Amino acid sequence: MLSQTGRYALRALDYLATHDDGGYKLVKDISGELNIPRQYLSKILHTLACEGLLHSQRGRSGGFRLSRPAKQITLYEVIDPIDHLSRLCACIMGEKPCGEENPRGDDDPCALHEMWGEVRGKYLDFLQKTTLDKLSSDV
Amino acid sequence: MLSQTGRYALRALDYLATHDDGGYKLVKDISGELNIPRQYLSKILHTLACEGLLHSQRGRSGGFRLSRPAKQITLYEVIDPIDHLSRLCACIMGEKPCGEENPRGDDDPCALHEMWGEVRGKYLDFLQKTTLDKLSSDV
DNA sequence: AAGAAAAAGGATAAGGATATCGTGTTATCG
DNA sequence: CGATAACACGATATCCTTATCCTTTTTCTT
Repeated sequence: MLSQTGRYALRALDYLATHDDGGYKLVKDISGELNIPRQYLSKILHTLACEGLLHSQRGRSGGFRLSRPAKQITLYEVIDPIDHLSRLCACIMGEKPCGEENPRGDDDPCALHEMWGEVRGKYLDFLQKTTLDKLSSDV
Repeated sequence: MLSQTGRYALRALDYLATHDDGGYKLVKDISGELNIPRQYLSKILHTLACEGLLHSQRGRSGGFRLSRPAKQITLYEVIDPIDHLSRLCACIMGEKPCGEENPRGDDDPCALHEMWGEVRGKYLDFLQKTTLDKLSSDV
């Protein structure tokens, strides 16, 4: 449902959010702290930087930082470039996309369309409504 | 969320359910009808036969059939041997399982534990409460 | 300017999911 | 019995995710 890579991304951005002091954080430090393979995390953060969620800075005193306040970044924005959430739109019975407008490809709605859509919807809704700052907020 | 293999399994068993006449159905026919790779489908059905969901019969006039009425087979039973649903129990924030009794590995519950559990629960619930015969029932 | 520190980025590998192929085994039919 | 038709099953192939390694590029510090 959520890929390993997506999990890494969430944890790293959570780190950036909770340690946000305006400066750049090193991949080395994040990966050490969170126990995520360093070079791999580097690629993940690079991807998110390309998406505009992060700023990266090369050279000494460089690193990564959030490009917006954590409160303005949704989990959806983090996960989508990694997990390609639109693929989730496939019908549970397969083959063709079975979206709201296009159940089973034409007007032959899969019997489980509604229930399945509800489950999927709950997940996507959750990702879209939850912002990064919520990840570490104490209950 | 649901693997391609799991989708194939659901569709094939739906076929068996709707064409149930007490006899055995050929992999060749199912794969042809549903456009699923023949040898691959054969392995999937074999797996489900080992689980006891299907009976298989070798030789002439052999094939596969449901070992129980479709009404008594849940989607969970079909999907679990393929997708290993227990793995879904991992916490959204990663690393350690974050089950009901064991949030974040000890008594430090992940902030999203409840919401995530709700999404996951809805999916598993859906699989457990829905039986095979519902797949093709007309609305 | 030189050296050091950091991300960028290409090449490659490991592993699992998704298949494909060929052969073995079993059952039926003539 | 012998041919044929079906699943069983091990070996192999392909692709994607998940990494790892190494070199290049950029930037800061001295």
